[in-house]
Amino acid sequence: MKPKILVVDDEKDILELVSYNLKKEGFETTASANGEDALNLIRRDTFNLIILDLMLPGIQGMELCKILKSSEESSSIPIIMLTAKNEELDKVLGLEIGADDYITKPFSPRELIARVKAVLRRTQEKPAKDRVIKIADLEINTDTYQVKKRGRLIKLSATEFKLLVYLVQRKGRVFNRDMLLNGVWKDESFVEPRTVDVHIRRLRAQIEDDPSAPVYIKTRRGIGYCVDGEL
Amino acid sequence: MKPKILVVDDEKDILELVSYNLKKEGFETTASANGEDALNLIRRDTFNLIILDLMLPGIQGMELCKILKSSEESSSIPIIMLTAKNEELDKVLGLEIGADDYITKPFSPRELIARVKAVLRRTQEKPAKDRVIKIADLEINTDTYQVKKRGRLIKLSATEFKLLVYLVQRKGRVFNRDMLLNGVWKDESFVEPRTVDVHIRRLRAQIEDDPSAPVYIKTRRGIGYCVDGEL
DNA sequence: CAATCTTATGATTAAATCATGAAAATCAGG
DNA sequence: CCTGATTTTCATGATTTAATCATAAGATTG
Repeated sequence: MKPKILVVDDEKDILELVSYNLKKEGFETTASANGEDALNLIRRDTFNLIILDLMLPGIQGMELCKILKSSEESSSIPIIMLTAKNEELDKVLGLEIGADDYITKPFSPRELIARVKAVLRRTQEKPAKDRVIKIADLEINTDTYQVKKRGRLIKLSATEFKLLVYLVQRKGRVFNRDMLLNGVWKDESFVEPRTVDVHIRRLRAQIEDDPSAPVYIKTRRGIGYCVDGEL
Repeated sequence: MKPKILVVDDEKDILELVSYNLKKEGFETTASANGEDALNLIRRDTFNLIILDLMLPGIQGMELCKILKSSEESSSIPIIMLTAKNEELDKVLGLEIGADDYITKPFSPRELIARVKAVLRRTQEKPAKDRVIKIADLEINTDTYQVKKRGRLIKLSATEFKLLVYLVQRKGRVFNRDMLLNGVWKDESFVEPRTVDVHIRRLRAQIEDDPSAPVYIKTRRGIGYCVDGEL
């Protein structure tokens, strides 16, 4: 019962690199160099996961992702986007259009495998990933990037939003600053761990009734931050 | 407990720069100026990570990487490649031959540290089952940093928690104070061995029913402390 | 059953960590 | 290329936690 993974990329090197590493890990892979072929393959076969380059000729990766996510039969197939490092905006977009995760090029095989496994684990455990997360008085919409508190809209910056979603989706677990930088900031930047404090503060200032007695984001002194698992 | 890192580079400056920064972050480093020495060191000692210059005289870095990755006993050691900026193609190659990440020269110390930590975190991530440790009436969750005793939550400080986890994960073994300082306090902190007593006491006060007749953490007079192997 | 260890305890001091305000750097859109 | 917004860094003060020390209590040994 090897999971079947479709890899879509126009660069032959990347295609091979990805396929090689996935096979080595025991996955079954199919390769496609463009979006049209990919669509046909998906119609004919069922895949457990699709790894998709954002920048494809013809049907753009983004377009393909949208098509797949909007169609009933394919919307449940998880998608990992591959993006070039400086397509910064696309990162957000990649998730907005429904991708389940993304990896920035160049990437290490280990990161690739780790993310593939993580996504497969997530999607196999929970049938559908919630687009709207509700926690206490908060309502977080990962489609529209909006956060509402008791119905009132809260405006968060991109980083604040990602940080909040990251913590909420993993509520209960405590993360130290390095872990958060790794998870939320990814490998794009090398930021001082202390910077996390500032974002936590800004987040609290906006979502907490009383930032000095936070309900959502707790400080675990000497360890890091977490969203209470009880919420 | 300190991760051991082998740094291989023929440029003395780089070697020192890297070693210095790693040590400052609490890593233990060994330096090697060429591939042959590196191989010998790896055979004799076990490293948690290898930082490898792509361009080495003698055994090329790439070659060394391939050798290490193809051998059973060394293939699990993660490798970070150092590459000159314009060896663009080699980046991909570096990963193809099994490296786990790479850093382009010149690099900032911060980037170095961030990548080293990221790779170590990825490779040392414990499987999910080990994240909750159960011992007698205690339930220790290393994700949430929570300890429960017969279902009731116990609030431990960061040091207390680490000390408990350290002992429990090695139950049966007796540690003297210096060993505990080394293992739990990690970085080269200059702490009085007697300080351990105080932490043991505080830990007992919270997890033992009767701290004067401890069940979990036993005192081995003249030797040190241990968690009973029978639990 | 002292004498002499070693460990436990309580109180005090020291240190590490976090929150905060503000400035500098960076980014995105016009 | 400018402008406002966001992000990052830095410095400082508050707070919690940790480290130390003095002393009490408890073992061990001859």
